[in-house]
Amino acid sequence: MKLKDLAVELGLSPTTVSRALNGYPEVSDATRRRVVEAARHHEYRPNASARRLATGRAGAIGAVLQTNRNLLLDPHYVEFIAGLGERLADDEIDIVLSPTRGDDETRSYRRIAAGTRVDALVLSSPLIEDDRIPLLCGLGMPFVLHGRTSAIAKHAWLDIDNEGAFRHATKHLLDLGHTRIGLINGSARYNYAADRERGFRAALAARGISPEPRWIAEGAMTDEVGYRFAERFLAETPRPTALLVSSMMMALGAFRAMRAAGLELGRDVSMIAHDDVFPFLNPERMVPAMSTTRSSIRAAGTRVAELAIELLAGRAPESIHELWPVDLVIRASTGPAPA
Amino acid sequence: MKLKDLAVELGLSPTTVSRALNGYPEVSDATRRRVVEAARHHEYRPNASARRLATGRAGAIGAVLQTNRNLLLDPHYVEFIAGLGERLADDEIDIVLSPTRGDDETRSYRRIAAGTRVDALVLSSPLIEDDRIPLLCGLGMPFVLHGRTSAIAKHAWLDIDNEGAFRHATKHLLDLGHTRIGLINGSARYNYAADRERGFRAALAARGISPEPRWIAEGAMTDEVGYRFAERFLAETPRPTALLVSSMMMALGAFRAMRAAGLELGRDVSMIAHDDVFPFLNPERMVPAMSTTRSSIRAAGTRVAELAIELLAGRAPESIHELWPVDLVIRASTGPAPA
DNA sequence: GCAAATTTCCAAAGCGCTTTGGAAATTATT
DNA sequence: AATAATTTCCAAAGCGCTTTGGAAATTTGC
Repeated sequence: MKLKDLAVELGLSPTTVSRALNGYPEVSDATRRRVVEAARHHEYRPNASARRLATGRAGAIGAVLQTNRNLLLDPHYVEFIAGLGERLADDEIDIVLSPTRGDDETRSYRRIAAGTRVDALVLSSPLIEDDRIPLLCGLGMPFVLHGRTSAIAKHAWLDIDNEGAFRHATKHLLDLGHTRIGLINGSARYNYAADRERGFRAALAARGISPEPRWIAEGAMTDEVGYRFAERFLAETPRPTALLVSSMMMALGAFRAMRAAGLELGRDVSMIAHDDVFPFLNPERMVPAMSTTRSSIRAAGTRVAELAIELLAGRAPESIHELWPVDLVIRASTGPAPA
Repeated sequence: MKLKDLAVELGLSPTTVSRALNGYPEVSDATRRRVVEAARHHEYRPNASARRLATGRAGAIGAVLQTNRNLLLDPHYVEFIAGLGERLADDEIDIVLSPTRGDDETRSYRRIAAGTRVDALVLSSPLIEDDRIPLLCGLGMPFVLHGRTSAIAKHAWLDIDNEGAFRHATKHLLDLGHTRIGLINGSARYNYAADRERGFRAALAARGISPEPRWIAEGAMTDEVGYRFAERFLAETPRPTALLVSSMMMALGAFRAMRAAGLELGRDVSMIAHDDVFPFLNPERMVPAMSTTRSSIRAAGTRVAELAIELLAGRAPESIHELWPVDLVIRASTGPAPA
């Protein structure tokens, strides 16, 4: 069933049917209802390719998948994509995934920009200096960045206030009397990790405390890495009395390390973890409930999708800069520093 | 730069240019070279939407992403997608991802089938009874399944011989004198896990050994789950002298559990793990090197892409049934059963 | 009641490509 | 040399939709 068939059946022109279906004003309400009803009855779905050709839009936004960086392994990325999908589905916009080996990432982006398969790209997890941004700016390919880099002025981005989040969290621990605080962070080449460390250091500096370099660690945000760093930190004397952790996955590992060391979370050692709000991981339900800096990464994905749509509608990329505040949620994993 | 411009510049018709570029025989070699050269020089890339409209092909294959089953978290899935991408990129076929909440999976598939955005779907990790298969068959949407289910006759699939792999692995352990063998398997609702358990049981039965139910465990294929099961198994007396493990991730966890229990891999306890050949995880380089049943899941993805392309070229789905044998690679993690 | 403004609809021209059905040019056959 | 077979190319018709530029029908203003 195509548009023309529908028009014939209704005794209308394809023009009118198209307009009725796409919400244009040049059609009476009565006719529109009739058309919409007939379309539903016949389960009419416009041909995506035809529409795309006619509108000059690919109807898709792209995401590059670095298969040997194994980004998709990262629950953060998956949640983000899920968020994107929630918004894009409403507008029938596809997510097209371009798996790429790390070695030809630049070529991949060039190929995507040269082609006409996607209208825009979504980038995430930017490095502190990220080559992709100047590359895409140069190629004139619209994109929205989830995160920030050093060059933030010219393109669209949405980020959470990582620096503020970790500053507040650190300040809270200081207020509880902790002075020996460890930081288990994501990989240092990522901008968000740098921001978090900056927040951590700023809060300490405000109290005149200089951080202990051995208690600042960075690595992949996995359970295992969290375990190993926490194990190492807690084996020292004196050990840190509080831990600031960059992901819930790492926090789980750190928690295991505490139990292995016979330490009680919230009493012997306090912990605040960053919570990206995974559906399968609820800090509230943990025992003890985990104190967190909270910001839904899925919600960020949804908003990035919205921004990408606005970008394609003509909004200037320079006007798209969103910095989301991060909640600090205090639960049972934080307590006063032991004497 | 569009086809027509290129044709004008070359003093040829769009027809000829199109044919030259798409490898049709009705054009002389000299002309073809000229056209190809000009296309490269101008970095001509055909408009994807126009081509799709003209050919009636969406030029994309779809994959549904169950966002709360968290399939993408699974490195297996990621490797598989990467494999798909390697093949599909050659034919400029996109991978479109449809993130879906688990509760409306059926609706998602219906929507995809009704639309014209993808030519075929790729499914993976089928359950033993998987609703998606009859659904898609009924909807007439072509698909290739990575794995098998009970109803294998009517659709295209590619699977590895999980049953044979675990039968051989078990037999090898038996040959080494092991009689107390534990199985740490993937989640029982998946068909591959059932196949592996079947192979395990068959090999034991062939020697008149009945498996110890407490030493058969199943769960998510993660490091942590592997750790927990192995820890539990090894705490028993007598403990198993060998472990058969469904993924390298789990094997890493199991390995940690062994060390934690003061046991030496390859001497006190033997282990064979299934290796899907991840780029970031080389069993050969482990200490001791891990014995594995090996089958590249990325290669499977590439082949599934190839099969999907053949399916779209008209090959009958009933003719597309591939069962890949699995290598058994013996390394240092397997040794004779301790006395 | 008539002209002007507004509403409602349509014919036709694309969007950029592929593909059918020849025609022209070249080569092979008698 | 004339005809047949083959090679090489092209004009034009789609693919299914959107959108421009009116035209016809209706409503409004005086």
